[in-house]
Amino acid sequence: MSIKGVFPIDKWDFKSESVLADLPADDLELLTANKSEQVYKKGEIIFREGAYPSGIFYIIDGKVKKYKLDKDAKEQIIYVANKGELLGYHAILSEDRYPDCAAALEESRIAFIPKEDFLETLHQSKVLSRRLLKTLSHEFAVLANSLSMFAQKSVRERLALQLIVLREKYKVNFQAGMPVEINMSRDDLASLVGTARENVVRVLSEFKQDKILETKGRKIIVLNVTKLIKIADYK
Amino acid sequence: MSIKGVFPIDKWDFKSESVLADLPADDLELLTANKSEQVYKKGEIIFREGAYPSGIFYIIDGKVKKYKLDKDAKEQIIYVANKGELLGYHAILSEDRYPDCAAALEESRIAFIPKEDFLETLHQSKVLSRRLLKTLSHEFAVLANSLSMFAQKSVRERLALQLIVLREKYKVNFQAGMPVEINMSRDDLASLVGTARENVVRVLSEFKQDKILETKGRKIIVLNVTKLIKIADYK
DNA sequence: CTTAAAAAGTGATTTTTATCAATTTTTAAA
DNA sequence: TTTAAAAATTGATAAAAATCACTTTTTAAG
Repeated sequence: MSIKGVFPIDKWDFKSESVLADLPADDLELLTANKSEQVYKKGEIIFREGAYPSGIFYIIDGKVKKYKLDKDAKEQIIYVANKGELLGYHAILSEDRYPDCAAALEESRIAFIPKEDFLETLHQSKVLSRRLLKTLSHEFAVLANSLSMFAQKSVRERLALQLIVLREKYKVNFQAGMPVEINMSRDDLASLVGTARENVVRVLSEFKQDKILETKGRKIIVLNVTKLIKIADYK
Repeated sequence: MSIKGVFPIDKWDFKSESVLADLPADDLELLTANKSEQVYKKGEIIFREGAYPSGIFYIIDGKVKKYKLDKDAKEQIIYVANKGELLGYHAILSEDRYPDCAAALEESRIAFIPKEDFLETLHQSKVLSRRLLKTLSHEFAVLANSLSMFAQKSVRERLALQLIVLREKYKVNFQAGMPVEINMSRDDLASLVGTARENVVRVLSEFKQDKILETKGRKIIVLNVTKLIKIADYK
């Protein structure tokens, strides 16, 4: 079941198109001249809030959570970034420190591009700067949506919404009708939804009762997206 | 009492510096060639979510709330924009519709710049595109902060925080020790804090009891920012 | 100044969410 | 496999916030 046409996934996902996709060859070469690749293990931290940025990161493969820590070191996940997304450029562009932390949600292959190369390419390439302006503006809209979701929706509604979004992100070689396994700890899910783990568990088991989803161990398989859309959208 | 050094106002305010301040004369001229000015009355709508943008707006004087409406037409204020800030450029840069609504919080003088002039100037001016990249990245950090505030802080803490931020925004010709009047309806305050009006009123009267603030009619005068900072930051 | 409408404020109650204290299941290392 | 640790789940309870019904105050029009 595709959700195009019944759910505005763009409002909740940064990646309308990859920033680097079909960048002119020259620009891409300049940008990646000194890139290095690294594999991050599940849970491994890529950068920390407050640190000074030394470059940007490109997710070749894997998933990354962007999050903040509160006074009690509790995580609040701002966004789940997927394959093809760029990380850590906000700090460089705003000439400030990282506004959030980033850590691998699963084993991830990530390229590092030094700050100098990024800024140099940005200087040269109208396409890149145009692309970044577009991406950042879109990200603004996504965060504004998330913000009003937090302010106005219940835990049940927020969880339904995040499950719809996560299902899209966890699709691999997806074909219509194929099941999608969302493989995320209850703690991360709770931190994404903005509630306690226990509440996530309780709502999940309600959803299970209603045949909206099933679980295999920690994995969540959404059986009825349409119902989730109804729960997320309506009062 | 200044809060520089004791409170990171930048984390909550878009306006680190005005986007248009000391733009090269040529660029500014090109940008403002066809600008028109208009005075918006208190409450008047500047643009609506979902509409196609025809240009950008510059707040010459006054204050504007950016907000979203939920299913029941309840407002959720995302941000309060002040004199010197630019509005409505996200939609043009993301080649999409307005992600939120904007309305005057008080009588405001606002300049309109047609889309074509904005894009033309952006094409010409490295300074403007650099400036916008910086602004947008900073806005990302601000929204990320707001997001985690909503997810992690209580109504009391959020109200304290917003009062600190609003006090900065409502300063006019401020000098040390001078009182600042925050002139905002309880409904707008509630929508900014993300709660019901009654809760705002209750917490405000607690704060009044604790001599943290006083009220003159609907106006709020903060007497002790330090206490607000403590309430906002700590558990 | 008077007065009706709008906004602000109060108290009681319900609903939602958080927290605490367990038990059960899953995961991954030996 | 076995098994200890981590993660998930459940139930009971406390705390926070939302809602409802109403009164008082403020605002602004005439």
